Amino acid sequence: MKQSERKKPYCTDITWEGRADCKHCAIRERVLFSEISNEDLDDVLHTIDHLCYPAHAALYQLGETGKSVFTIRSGLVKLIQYLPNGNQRIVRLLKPGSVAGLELVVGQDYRHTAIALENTKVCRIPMAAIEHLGIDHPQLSRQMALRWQQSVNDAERFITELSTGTAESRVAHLLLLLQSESSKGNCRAISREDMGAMLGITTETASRVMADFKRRGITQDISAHHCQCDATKLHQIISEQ
Amino acid sequence: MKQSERKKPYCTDITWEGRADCKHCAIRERVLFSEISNEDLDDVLHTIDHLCYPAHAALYQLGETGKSVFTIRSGLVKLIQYLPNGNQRIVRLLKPGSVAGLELVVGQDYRHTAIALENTKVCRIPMAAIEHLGIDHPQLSRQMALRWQQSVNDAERFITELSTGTAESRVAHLLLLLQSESSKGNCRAISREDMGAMLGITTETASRVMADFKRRGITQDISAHHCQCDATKLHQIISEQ
DNA sequence: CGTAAATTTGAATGGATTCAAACGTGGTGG
DNA sequence: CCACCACGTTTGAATCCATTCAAATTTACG
Repeated sequence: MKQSERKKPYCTDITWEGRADCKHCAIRERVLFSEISNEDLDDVLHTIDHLCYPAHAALYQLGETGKSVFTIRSGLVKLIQYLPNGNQRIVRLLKPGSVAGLELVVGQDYRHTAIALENTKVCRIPMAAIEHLGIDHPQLSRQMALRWQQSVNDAERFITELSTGTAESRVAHLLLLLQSESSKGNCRAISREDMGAMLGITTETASRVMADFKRRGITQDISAHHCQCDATKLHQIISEQ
Repeated sequence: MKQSERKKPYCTDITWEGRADCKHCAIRERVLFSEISNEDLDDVLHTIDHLCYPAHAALYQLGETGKSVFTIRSGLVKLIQYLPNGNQRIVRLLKPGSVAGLELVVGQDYRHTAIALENTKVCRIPMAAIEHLGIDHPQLSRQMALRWQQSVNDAERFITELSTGTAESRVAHLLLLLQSESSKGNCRAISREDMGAMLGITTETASRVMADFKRRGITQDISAHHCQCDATKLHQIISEQ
């Protein structure tokens, strides 16, 4: 487990960035309320907070009886579950537009611990707002249906691409996934430990594969938090095993 | 790949068991229409078929632009996706009460090939029926939400329990899962090939572990299609690695 | 600048895969 | 009804890959 997470399991550096302004939200068309009219939103707008979590901060913890779902506006969040031996396994990555905590809508407690991998801005939506709007807004139901299906698709991608095949192939899949979520050709750098937890391999193996990729010229560091990958070569590695 | 599936990819032995009789359905309280009143159901009842698929028959194929979702009434269905190398990976198991093909509701094509593992009875519900009811039935939305969340939970269980750890531990998890779906202490027997496809291991490894479990007295065959497992010993195996 | 954390690398071990062969079993046709 | 064949399962031996444990090196941060 990461020292940073052990030291401050409940990060207190979360900043409140104001009330949400859904009407003028830059990514409004990609979030949960995209089909709700401005008038209807007025009822609940004052309950929605706009927050910014630093890297390693937890949005919520496994088993908490939570009261809010979260829309990711920018950044990256990992959802982790724990194995019987205490190790952690990352079961999903949330990117801008994704929703965290949808399980609350069907009455379950949070099923994961959600931790920001980098500076992450979110909208925190109280369940009361969802319930209030949900009653006469089939559009909201439809938007939630889309997120649920997306969650299923994402989870299955973790199974077929990130938990199957050799370590090399899994890392290649992961880099392509990270790349596709970034605007340009470069993909954000992930710690070796998180890589391992996502791919079901050890930190050392993740490190070995990444170091090898760098030597072979398949990846190269752009900055501290970004690297560039040769997608063609990655696809080649995937298909030849 | 199984010979049986290669020989008859589109099994024709599917039997039509009559129109659905949701009003008197034995598992009504567990299926999609559980909260819809009998009167409202009348509109669409005549479009819902009750079918029986033999083992190895496909409910639908990956990529098909389907027109129906399926409720599993009895039996067991595997959802498979294909790897770049042509191998298959089972990403979910559907049991009575589960729904297959929910992705159609949000406009996607079938994302898996769905194949019956044993004699399986289903209700085939045309999308038109869902759309017709959906308009003014938030209860249906809620039921679908429950299935979506269940799909996410199931997929994540495949990640943390069935795709993580040693082969022994994965097989132990699988046996416990199969056992929990069966009424009594016995769990249905699964082919070694399907085990491998579910656990991300080879058929031979699955066979070795199962043979070893039998020798150690952890499992024992009841009939051709059922075996009995010592849950305590299985939990022990899981926790000690 | 110094310390703690993260990454990289090495060597030995262990576990899973591969390829091959033997075995058991259910179904088919002679 | 029995013999045979195809298919699934089991087993063996060699190889390969990932893990483990340890140490060295680099990076990040106060």
